[in-house]
Parts: sequence; structure tokens; C-alpha cells
Amino acid sequence: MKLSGGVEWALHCCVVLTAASAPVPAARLAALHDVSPSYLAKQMQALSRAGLVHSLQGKTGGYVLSKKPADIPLLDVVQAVDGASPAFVCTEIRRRGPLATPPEQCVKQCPIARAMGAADAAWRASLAAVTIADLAASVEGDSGPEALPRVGAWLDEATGARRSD
Amino acid sequence: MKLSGGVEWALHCCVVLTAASAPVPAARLAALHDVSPSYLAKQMQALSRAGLVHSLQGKTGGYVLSKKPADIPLLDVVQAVDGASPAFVCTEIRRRGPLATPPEQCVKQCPIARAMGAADAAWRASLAAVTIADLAASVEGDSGPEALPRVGAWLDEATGARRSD
DNA sequence: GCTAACTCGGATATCTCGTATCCGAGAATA
DNA sequence: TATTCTCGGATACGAGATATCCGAGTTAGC
Repeated sequence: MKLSGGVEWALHCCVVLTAASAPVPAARLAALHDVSPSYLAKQMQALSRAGLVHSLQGKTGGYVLSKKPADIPLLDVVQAVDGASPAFVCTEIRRRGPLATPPEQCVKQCPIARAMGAADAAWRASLAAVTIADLAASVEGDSGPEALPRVGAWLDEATGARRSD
Repeated sequence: MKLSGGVEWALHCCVVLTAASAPVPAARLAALHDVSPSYLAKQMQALSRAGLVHSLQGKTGGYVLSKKPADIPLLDVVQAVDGASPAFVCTEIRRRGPLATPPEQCVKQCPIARAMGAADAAWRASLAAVTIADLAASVEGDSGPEALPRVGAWLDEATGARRSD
């Protein structure tokens, strides 16, 4: 029961992209967080495939959020990076062995699968209730209203003035 | 975000142990479900270490539930087999890179970690609300009141009359 | 009291999946 | 039109899960 490590990176990227006003290359995002550029690129590709971010190619290319931050639940980001398959997969072992449950009693899934599925649904519901906009607001509350715009400005420097660092 | 496959086996074993009236060897449990005896033994060891089942050695040994089924939440079984560590681990990447958040603003964990932690808590709460006894009752509702006792009798055959198969 | 057989428990190979990386395709700028 | 920068998929590497085996301990029977 472990979540892919790239999920954390993807979520942070989505939050900071909120403050950017121009396409941000994956390399720039990697530099901001001081993480592997190659690997973060992979996560951004996943977000792009899921339609959460729009990718622009070419010299001034990069990634832009394709929706309003308030319309992006955390669940979408997590599922884009980590996959949408549920944590628990029922192997139907009740149908095996000498005392296998007869097929006519297997119309509904077994109680174990139901309970695990309910827990999975609760987890997803919790993630679906929070959006990227909520996270951005929380960052303001924690680090002050100027923190996020400052990051956004730093990200924009890449395109505006390449002489920043 | 994938759960160890052994979790399913462990849960099924706990449910059927409800109906047994004598210690059941791991090999017998494996035969019931037609799964690898060696690997299931590993899961049972995890349950034993967690104190959910009591292990008896010797010729008439085996595993017995160490508590009333109503006192064993699914969460305990899942955590015993899969580990208790949370699915999301915050790497604190906000403290890295050129615009690292100053340490004095890191007294509380970042909004992302909080949101993921809340989802994890919801998942655990859902699992903690269901007990092995609830599952056993659901099995009765699905397959009839005689299904579970029949399995229990089959498990007991191992010790009572070894001439069963 | 002793032998023998059966049990659990931990230590040991194998393998899939996540981690990390690289190079080619495509587009906008100059 | 050529160049430079970007994304995108295909490619090695490593950790963790999967599956297994053998030794330690205990009980039953003789």
C-alpha cells in the first residue's frame, strides 16, 4: 500500500503552475524543486495524457494548466500519475478449492471485496473533495499571500528573461 | 497505489477461522483456498506477529483467532500484512531548490501532505468500522447460514479425523 | 521417558513494477 | 529557412513484492 513517489511532485507542480502566466518547461519545474528533470518529465507527460495540463512545444513551449484550478480535484492528479485501478483486487479465491462457492451465489462480489471497495471509495471521495485551488489557498494561509506569486514570477523568468540565474 | 495480494488471503483466513473450533494449520487453510501453502504461511506469520491470531505448535498445532471476531477490525488485518505506514510520504520538497520555503514556515506540514493524510485517514476509518464478525454475518446473508459452519467443519476435520481426503 | 511426526518461524531465491535516464520528433523563433 | 528549444516515447536499473525452502520447537503416541 504505497503511493508512487511522483504523485507528490505532480501535485506540487500543479499548485505552482497556478501562479505562472506563461508555459513552464518541465526542466524549470524540476529546477524549482531540485528534483530529477528526466523523471519529473515523465510525470508531466502523464498529466498531459490525462488532459490536466496542456503542452506547448517549441522554443517558448512548456506546460500550462488546461482548466481552472478550482476544477481540478486532487483525485484526477493522483489517478493520472498513479493509475486509476483500485488498491484492492479481488481474486475470487472463494470459487477455488474443495469447498468452492457455487457460481450461482457469486452474483454479487464477496463481502471482503465490498468492504475494501468501500474503503477505496472513501479515499477517492476525500481526494475528490479537494481541488488545486484549495491547496493554493492553503499555501497563502501558511506562507502568506506573496509566496505563491513570487514562485510564479520565478517560473515566468524562464521565458521572459533567460538571464535570471 | 497497490495493496499486497496477501491481504485478500489473510482476510479470508480470518473469516473462515471464525467457524473453526480447533487450531487450523496453515497448510489446511491453503488447501481450502487452493493457494500456495508456503506463501500463505508467510501471511499467517504476519497475523501472528500482530497478535491477531495465536499460533500453536506441535502435532495438533495451528492458528486460532486470539480475539472475538467482533473485536478485530479489518484495518488491523490489513496493517498486519501490508504494513502500517501511510500511502503518501511527504518528501518536503518545498524546502529544496532556489525558492525553498524558510524553515520557520514549516512548523506545520504542507497543504498537500495534509490533504493526502486526510484521504489516508478516511481510508483507515472505513476499514476500522468493519470487523471480521461483520464479514461473517455478510457471508451468512449471501450464502446462507449453513455455508460458514460447513467450512468450519471441513477445517476441523484435519485434527479430528485425518482420514478426510 | 523416548522417539517420531507435525507444526510454526525466519532466512533465502525469483520476478514484477516503480525509478531514473536517454535520444528522437515537432514547433516557434530569428 | 535553419536553429534551438520543447515534449514524447522507448530504454536500463533497482527496490520491493512474490514464492519457496529448511531449521527450531512442541505435542502425541509408544
